[in-house]
Amino acid sequence: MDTDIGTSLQQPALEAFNGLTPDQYALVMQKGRVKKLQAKAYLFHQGDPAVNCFLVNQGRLKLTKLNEQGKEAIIRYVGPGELTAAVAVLRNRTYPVTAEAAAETNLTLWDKPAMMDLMHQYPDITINLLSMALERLDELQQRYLEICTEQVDQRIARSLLRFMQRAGVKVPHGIKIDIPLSRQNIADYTGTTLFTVSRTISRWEKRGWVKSGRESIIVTDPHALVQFAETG
Amino acid sequence: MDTDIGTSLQQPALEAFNGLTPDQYALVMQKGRVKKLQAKAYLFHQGDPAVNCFLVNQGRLKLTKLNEQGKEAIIRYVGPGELTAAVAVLRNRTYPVTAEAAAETNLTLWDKPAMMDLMHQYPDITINLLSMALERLDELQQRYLEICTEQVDQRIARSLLRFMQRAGVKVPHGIKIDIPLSRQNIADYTGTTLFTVSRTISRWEKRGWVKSGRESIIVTDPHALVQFAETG
DNA sequence: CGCTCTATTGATAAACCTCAAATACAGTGG
DNA sequence: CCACTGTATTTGAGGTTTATCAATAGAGCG
Repeated sequence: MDTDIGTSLQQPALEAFNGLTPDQYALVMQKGRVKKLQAKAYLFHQGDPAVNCFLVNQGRLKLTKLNEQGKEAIIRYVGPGELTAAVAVLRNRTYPVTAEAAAETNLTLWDKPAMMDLMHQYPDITINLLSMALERLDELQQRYLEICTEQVDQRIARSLLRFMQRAGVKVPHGIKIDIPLSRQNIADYTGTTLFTVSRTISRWEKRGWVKSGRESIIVTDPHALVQFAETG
Repeated sequence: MDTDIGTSLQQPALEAFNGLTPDQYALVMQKGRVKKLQAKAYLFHQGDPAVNCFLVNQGRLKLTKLNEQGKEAIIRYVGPGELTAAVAVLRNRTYPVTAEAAAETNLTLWDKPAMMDLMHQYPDITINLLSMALERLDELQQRYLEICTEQVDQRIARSLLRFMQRAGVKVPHGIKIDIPLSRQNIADYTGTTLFTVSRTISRWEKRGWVKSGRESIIVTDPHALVQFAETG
């Protein structure tokens, strides 16, 4: 685990188009269409026929999955520079998740044929996509390990740290997570209930590890959280 | 979920090399080296520098991940025709998981440079790898949803069904899972303890849904299991 | 100010884990 | 073939974690 937290925040990697010249990049972006989403608007639903691939320019998407009984798990948040729904487009499937704007969001999208063209024209894109998919696989495996082996409060600690690294901004007395996160969201992300999350975060607030408000969390003592995440 | 279980078992997909002519395929295989593993032998450990990419010809690999406290989660079993460790080779990382032979296993391996050459020479391979990575991501997302939202016995049911579909062979009164699976293995796969697994399977055995022995499970009533997995 | 949505907190119950002990099983060597 | 050994499995008792439910408080918005 990274012990030097808070120094290397937010590195919006436009990894999918790495290796392209600026001209090529401009061309690729021209081929896409732009779209805006209000907060809480849905982009697509799990089970919809997959038609587009999306790049987040600004804002953030929340990807969730529902089971038969209607219970929900948050798979991940997609931030600026990140791509989503390549899965479905490539394997000719319906979308395996639901995408909702967590805040006002700004996208570029390509339809299936366009995406296929790009991949054939610029093989680097395919390699980048593969690399990104493997990266996500790795992250999800890590989270799977955590949820299998650790108890709730440890998992919550890890989640906050993860959010902090991916969406942290410096504020006077700590690092603020720049995603509107309700207790329910954190619960859906860690596989617990909003009650347990609330109790846990209250406890940490009393210890001075975090400061929290309505749908907002500031981590004030990252090292304490890291320590707790690793040793319980 | 697939309701017509037991008819479409075991389809060893050599997906990585789809689209190659037989000649090309032969060439690719020639460039790899062959290796044999006894049951329980380790192929590589989490954290080892990644040097090779592996294709399982016969047998099965068990991929696991350990946390800081030494607790283990089984990420997946890799069967004939499936590839593993492409992650690490591509992203220039150490192996993110540990690979152990679950039974006597027979592999073909390529080192990093060879793998890179292949990907450049046959772009189809890159696309296939991407497709496979996305497929696994999808599967893991599904399992993540399950572990987040369902309780232990439901998850055990789903796991048995998953194993059955991937490694099931027909026997007189049901479908046998052709992997040596201890209670502990099932527990590590579903995120519970061997005791809970044991109790659960005993219950199902009394109901006639499964028949089990030492490290062996035969599913005798798949539909009952499916029903249970979906409704609890 | 009233309405709605989010968060807190407590009491209670359920699910599940931990630990201990007994039993079953497979393989080995006599 | 049998006894022996090491592992896997079963089962029970008891405790912990966490979910569930209910009631209350706070925040934001028109």
